[in-house]
Amino acid sequence: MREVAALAGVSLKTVSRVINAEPAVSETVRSRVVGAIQRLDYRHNHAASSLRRSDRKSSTIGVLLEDVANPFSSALHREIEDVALQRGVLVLAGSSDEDQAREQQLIAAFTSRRVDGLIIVPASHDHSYLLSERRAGTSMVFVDRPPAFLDADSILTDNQAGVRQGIAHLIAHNHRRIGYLGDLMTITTAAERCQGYEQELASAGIALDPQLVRLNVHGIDKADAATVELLGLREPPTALFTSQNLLTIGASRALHRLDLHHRTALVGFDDVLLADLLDPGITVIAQDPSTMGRKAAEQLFRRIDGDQSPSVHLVVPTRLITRGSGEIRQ
Amino acid sequence: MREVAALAGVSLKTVSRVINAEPAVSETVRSRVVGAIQRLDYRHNHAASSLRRSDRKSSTIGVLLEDVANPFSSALHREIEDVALQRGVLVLAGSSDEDQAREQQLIAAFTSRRVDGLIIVPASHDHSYLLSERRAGTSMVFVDRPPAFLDADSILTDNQAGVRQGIAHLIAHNHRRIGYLGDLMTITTAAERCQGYEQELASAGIALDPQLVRLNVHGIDKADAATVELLGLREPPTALFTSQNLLTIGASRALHRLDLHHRTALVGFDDVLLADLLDPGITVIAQDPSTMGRKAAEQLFRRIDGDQSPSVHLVVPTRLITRGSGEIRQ
DNA sequence: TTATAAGTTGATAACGTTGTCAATTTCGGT
DNA sequence: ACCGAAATTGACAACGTTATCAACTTATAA
Repeated sequence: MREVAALAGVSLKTVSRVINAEPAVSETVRSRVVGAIQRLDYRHNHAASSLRRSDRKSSTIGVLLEDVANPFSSALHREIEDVALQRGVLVLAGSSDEDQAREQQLIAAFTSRRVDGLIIVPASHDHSYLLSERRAGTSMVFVDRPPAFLDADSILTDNQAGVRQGIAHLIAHNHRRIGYLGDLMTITTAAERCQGYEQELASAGIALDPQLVRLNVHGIDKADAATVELLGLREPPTALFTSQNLLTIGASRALHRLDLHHRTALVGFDDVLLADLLDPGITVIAQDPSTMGRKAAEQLFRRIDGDQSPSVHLVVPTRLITRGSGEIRQ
Repeated sequence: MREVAALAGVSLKTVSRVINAEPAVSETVRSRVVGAIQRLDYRHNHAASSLRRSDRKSSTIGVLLEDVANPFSSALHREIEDVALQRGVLVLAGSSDEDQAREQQLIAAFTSRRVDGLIIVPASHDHSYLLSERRAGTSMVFVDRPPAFLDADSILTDNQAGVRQGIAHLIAHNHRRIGYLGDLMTITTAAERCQGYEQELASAGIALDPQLVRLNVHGIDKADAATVELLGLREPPTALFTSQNLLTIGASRALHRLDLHHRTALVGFDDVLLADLLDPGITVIAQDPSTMGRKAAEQLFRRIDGDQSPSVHLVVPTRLITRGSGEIRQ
């Protein structure tokens, strides 16, 4: 910048003014500075700038996801990116892999880079480590899972209601032995979904058979194996509810291999690409990650812009999409 | 940091030394400083630090993808993140949406934040705008598509060979009328794949019927519509080759709806989740985005660490995965 | 005991930028 | 030609940190 100023024959401050498009600069000088910038191909240092500026904004936000490669996470991510880019804000993304240590490591890395805000799909269950960060003025919005020991905005899915709708759907098709595949119980949503399962069975007056419930099943392969186990029981379930997208895929894979996909009903939580083309198509309780991402980003920027109102807790509804697998009658 | 120094009764520099784990600091003082840091919950300012440090590293890289929500892109992204995080490097991710302007906007935003390096899946065809950035010392690696008017490392898929293998596979199953769905011809890989199609037909002595070739088909819905058109021809194709993952999904959707999925052969480029469970399973030419991402990130960090050797151009092979749809005989 | 080396610590400047405020130039009205 | 106001420009300090180098303390050897 010093060189640009010298070449244009002006002061540092004037170059700064041109770069920041401040009004008080004559057209003559402006074009001279612009020329110098191009000749020297000067590159503005955003970090130095935000260090000195009074707003102290980095125009960067941090997004902590479960796994950037998971379809649900990446749909969230994309929507957040679009809202952010409209404001010239960049997105630092990271995957927690449901690991609390990795979550904290990533968040610490985000905050030491002075992100203006955080969008968090938390893996941990105590976010008091973020209190000082909040006090320091970093805005944050939780998505998919609520904050614990911390008051912050959240955008959640109505997990219990969603699962109950799915289970009710199976019950309406005469199923009484409904197997359940649950993700790691450390994941808040997994616990909530499991409760939904129990509640809906209870309200239908169906006794819960613990044999039919497999919890802490994580990832496609584990789901595949658990499904094989369930269907190998002396009294196997006539229907399955899989409570996460990868579990749905794993269960579906097992059902197909066992050639039971036309006999065992299946409803999954969270939609999956291509689910409509399978035979039968997979009936799902669809979440709406795009809406969640957009709402989360919009709320975050409202906070960044200074909104101090009490925490907002938004619940995004789910939607039952019937495609065949959930309509197999007992 | 000033406050920490005051509370611990030491100088700024000593606090800095503790934070950077420099050896020359006594255990007494160190623990006093650590205590002060915790009491004041001091947060290190990475931006200010890298501004002053001699290595001038931001420990951040920029990754430009086609769309963070596309499975191929997000698999790349995830692998890059893992390599980066091992080194304490964070990833700024962005989606170009095949839009040159958006690509340049994002890259400019990355570089003004002084990323240490860039991993680029380019949408544009002239990367000379990056020359000055290179000169300024930013490392860069191109993935999936080569740089143009710029000498830089690249990690590519052998598109032509992959497509030729797929087309040869269809020809081996007696197909002569093979429809082709190509993505936007502005995308380098789309053009290469199309050439592979033409070459393999030529080398098998099959005349190319322009009616069977639909180019510039982008996204699931367009692919669906194009497939319907192709199969509505007076002499429809007996097999289809779809040259991108979303196109494969769109075509598959159309085939199922038309109930032609057991009669019309289909081979797709790039693998798709659940493709194994369809009936028939979708035969694909699989790329290996994880390997590409890992190699790209490793090469980038080699450059960041000072490797000045001539540009490396790595080609990652494809793999034919037969699942049924490509083995339908004519 | 002293000289010397090794280990600690701190004062100051600097990184690239912008906020503050004062200085200078330009312009409209007399 | 001159005044005052408005527009333009610049000098300097500061943002939070680390590099440099000098000063101090302690340990070691003669």
